[in-house]
Amino acid sequence: MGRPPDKSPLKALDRGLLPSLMGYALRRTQSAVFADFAATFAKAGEALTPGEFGLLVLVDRNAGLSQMALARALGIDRSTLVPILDRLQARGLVVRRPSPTDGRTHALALTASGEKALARFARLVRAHEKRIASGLSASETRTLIDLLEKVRASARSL
Amino acid sequence: MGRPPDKSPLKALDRGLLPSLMGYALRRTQSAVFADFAATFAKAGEALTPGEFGLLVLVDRNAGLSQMALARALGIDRSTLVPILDRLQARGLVVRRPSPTDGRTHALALTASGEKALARFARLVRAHEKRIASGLSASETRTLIDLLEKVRASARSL
DNA sequence: TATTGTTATACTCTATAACTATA
DNA sequence: TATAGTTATAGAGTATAACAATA
Repeated sequence: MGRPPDKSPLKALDRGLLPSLMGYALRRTQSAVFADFAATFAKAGEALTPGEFGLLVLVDRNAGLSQMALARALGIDRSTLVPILDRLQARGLVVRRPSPTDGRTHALALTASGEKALARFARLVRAHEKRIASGLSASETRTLIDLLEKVRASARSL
Repeated sequence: MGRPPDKSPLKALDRGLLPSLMGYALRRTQSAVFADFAATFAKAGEALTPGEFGLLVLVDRNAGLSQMALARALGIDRSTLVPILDRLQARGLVVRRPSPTDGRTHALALTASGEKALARFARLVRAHEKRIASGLSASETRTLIDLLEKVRASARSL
């Protein structure tokens, strides 16, 4: 009844049609790394995305910054930031305080609990980074990051 | 989440708190490469995402495959594939034909117009790939792809 | 007038659960 | 019973446009 399990894999994208497919390699790797990040946090009973981690680090290192400044630093629209901040605030990690100098802006900061959580998160991120780099020597890791930066520089900004 | 822009007056993530930040470099690069892909297509009056391109190549090289097989190859759920295919079909690039052997499945294929479009798209992707690799020597490009594959292998599958 | 944060709205990508038709 | 495709629904990320408060 069951048909034989699909024993012949599909012809993939990575042969024939295109030359280098660096973009494809990048996408696949980034996807696997993202999954590892999520798995690392899930296994520790925590839930956080790489983007949320980046946001928390930015707020931690730039306490008092405005939502506009944060959105700019993250490369997203200010309206996009609102629900993200809402969620992090609902989790008790971040606070929006009134700015003492400008009535239009909020002064963002981590709560005490946010600081503690960030320390835990940073440990998990270090473990994650260590794992994804485990197949590479220290110099290969350095090379990879350098090459990635070169590619980023070549990609047209628009 | 979005990519951090190049220049930021804020203290960034890439100093101090963490060791290598390969995951961060990966995200930023992948984001810039994605933007370059979009810009390349927009400038040519076309609209396509890297994911859509990958799907079209897969269908082209595996004509007659089912939606399940395609979803598996793309690493997405079969329900996620439906609206993506709907859109590509509405654009006249892909067709869902009844399978001759299994009444439950569709045999996917590119239309004639889809084949022509894919040829145009492939030219644009080659131009895009050439641009993002323009800062690298041929051997550096090779090295980068190899290192990315090594990282992908180390990231836990979970 | 210009800027900040918010809301309303609209896409896309992603998933799970349930339905249908077929095997 | 199991599988393929669809639908309904939900959550997250993204954006634009418009609005209120403030500068």
